[in-house]
Amino acid sequence: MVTIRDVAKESGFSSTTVSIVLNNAPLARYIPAVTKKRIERAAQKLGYRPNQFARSLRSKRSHTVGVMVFDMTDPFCTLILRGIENTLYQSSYLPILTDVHNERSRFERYLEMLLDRRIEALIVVANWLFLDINLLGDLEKSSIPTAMIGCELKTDSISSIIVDNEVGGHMALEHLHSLGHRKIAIIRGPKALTDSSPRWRGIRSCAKECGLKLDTRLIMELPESRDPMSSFESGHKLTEELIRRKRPFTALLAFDDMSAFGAIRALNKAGVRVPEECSVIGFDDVATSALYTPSLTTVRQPMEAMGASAVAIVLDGINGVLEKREISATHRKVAPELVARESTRSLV
Amino acid sequence: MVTIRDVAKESGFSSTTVSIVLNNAPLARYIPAVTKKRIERAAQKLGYRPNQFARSLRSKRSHTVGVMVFDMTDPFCTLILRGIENTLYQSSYLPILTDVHNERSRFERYLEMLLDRRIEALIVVANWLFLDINLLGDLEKSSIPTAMIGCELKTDSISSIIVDNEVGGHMALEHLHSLGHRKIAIIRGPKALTDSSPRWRGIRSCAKECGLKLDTRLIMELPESRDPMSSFESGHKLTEELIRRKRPFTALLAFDDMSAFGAIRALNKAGVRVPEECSVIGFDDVATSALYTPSLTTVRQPMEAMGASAVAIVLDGINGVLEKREISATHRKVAPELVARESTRSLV
DNA sequence: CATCGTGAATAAATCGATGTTGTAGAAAGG
DNA sequence: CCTTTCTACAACATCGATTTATTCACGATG
Repeated sequence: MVTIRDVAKESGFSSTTVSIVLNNAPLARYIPAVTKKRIERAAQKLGYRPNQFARSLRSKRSHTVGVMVFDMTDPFCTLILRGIENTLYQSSYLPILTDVHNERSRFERYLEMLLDRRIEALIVVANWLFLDINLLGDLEKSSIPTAMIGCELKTDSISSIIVDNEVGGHMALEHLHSLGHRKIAIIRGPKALTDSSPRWRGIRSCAKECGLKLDTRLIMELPESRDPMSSFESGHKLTEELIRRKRPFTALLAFDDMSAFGAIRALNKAGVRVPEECSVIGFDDVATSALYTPSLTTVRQPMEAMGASAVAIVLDGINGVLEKREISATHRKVAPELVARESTRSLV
Repeated sequence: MVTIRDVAKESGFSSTTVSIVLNNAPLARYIPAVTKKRIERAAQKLGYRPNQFARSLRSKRSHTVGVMVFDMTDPFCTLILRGIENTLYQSSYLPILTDVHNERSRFERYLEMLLDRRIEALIVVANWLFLDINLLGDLEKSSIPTAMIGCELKTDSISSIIVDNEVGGHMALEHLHSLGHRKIAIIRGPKALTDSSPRWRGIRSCAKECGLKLDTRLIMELPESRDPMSSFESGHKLTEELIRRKRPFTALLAFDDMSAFGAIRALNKAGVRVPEECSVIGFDDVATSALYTPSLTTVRQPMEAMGASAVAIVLDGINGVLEKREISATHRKVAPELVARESTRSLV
């Protein structure tokens, strides 16, 4: 391993000067170009790579951010991670990825491990989260810039990025309504999920505006579950139940894409063709939605942008800490976007 | 920040002793229990957490492994990552995740960054890889335990874990054949992908065993592309082309699940019902396959296990290096598994 | 002529933990 | 009684980089 002293020896200057030159520190301004050249060439020649441990030890910076996902297998995560990774890459930060598996003990252990590594910021992807929210306490005392994606917060110590669920819910129903649907089945989200109630609020506000009466016998609710895949199964079961009730509906508004897939499966099994006999709309726009047969109309969350946005916020936080600026949490609510595909169709 | 010296002061012993006790170093055997108690209590009281930078600087160990994915958005990755994460967690290692986006420049930059961080091992998820394989050169000179998932290697400096593609290809065709299908369309993988040819070999060997003649007019080949999603589109297009040829077939064997989804979409559009009029089989068993309508029969790669296996191999490599044992690369070929679902059905 | 400023470079302290070496005293052995 | 061995602890060097304080020379200033 070649150290800074090797470069010093090779170039004929002291390690101090080498450090100053290679880091282009303030003092480098006094150092003549010839000296710089010689040092740089020596470093080049020896293939010098500064030891990050030593550097971090002194500077107290790790150039690392922690990323904590609550369930990696949730397809909702993938694009968010891509957005995070890509934005970090631009700033030469590296992410340490941890997957909490929706378990409190893992959350705690990972949080400790990350703090031990002196991560400079933390991004939490709180999709499908059923933990007691007092984990906020744990996070707050960490005192490093933290952003949470997918979970609404009111704290001013932790930033948050969420989609505007109310607007999204509104959009979804409006889309179905504009296609002429009036008898609309709805699968609501589990109460424990923070997304559920604003999305439902949006649906109701749209209904009110359109003068649409929501039939309570066509409204179901997903049960709580740790496993995001359960959303699919529950969507399936609840739709079967809807069909069994024999209360006619021409469209179904699902809580998310997973439950929409479950619904389509159930409709298909019952011989109801989608979208000819029943339109289905989801929420999220996971990767599968575009591939599905029929491709799924859905309300998209701009996941990659949300990931990028979280990084931007925490990087700004890092700079804020460095400059001893007073930093305050940012709460961003991004606009969803309707993606009309094949699973919805206007009522004939 | 509380340092080891603070603990020393608090407990009344020297920092040396504190270090020895807290690390349970060899010398700790001479230290009486009372002393240990006192030191531990002091550490506890002050909430002492050793500085990992200092520790790493001395010990030259980072307790970190690099994970390099060639394309995160490929659904094939998710479960592999889960397997990697979960196994690392058990050994208290943390993963640094990098996504190469199938670009050589990113590969090189990330590799340098990871080596700068002194990762103790590297795991490469080489799904959907079209880079010149001379990146092996770059990897080999890194001289840390490295495992590659999803790409066959003959080197003895880098381990590899792949599914047995030949067996898998055989399985797929055999399944269709056993259901009575004889006119079988096949979508082969792109030549540049290392998986393609063994899979094709398996198909042909099965055909020979069954006395099945493969109709070249029913055989298509996916084009090269950097984007894993293109597999879907190409599957779609090639199937349309197959249909246009009007050469009848009762089953379709796709290179992977993505192209199978594309095929199903095309068949559906053409009014061919799956599986009633045409069976479709995929390869991989990505998460979507179970959710699809119809759910997809496929040859599963045990992805989570493959991730776990890669970790086991490199951790063993790390220990090997520590003990100055001579380490040699392991090449593991895991068995695929047929998952029969709804998209295939016996010919009536 | 003393002082000051500044360009050019460096010695030495520092970051926090680890491990080697050293130094006692006590017990054991010859 | 002296030597050896063992117990119990600490001083100090080390890991590799950064940074503060300092030196030194030289021209300018008052």
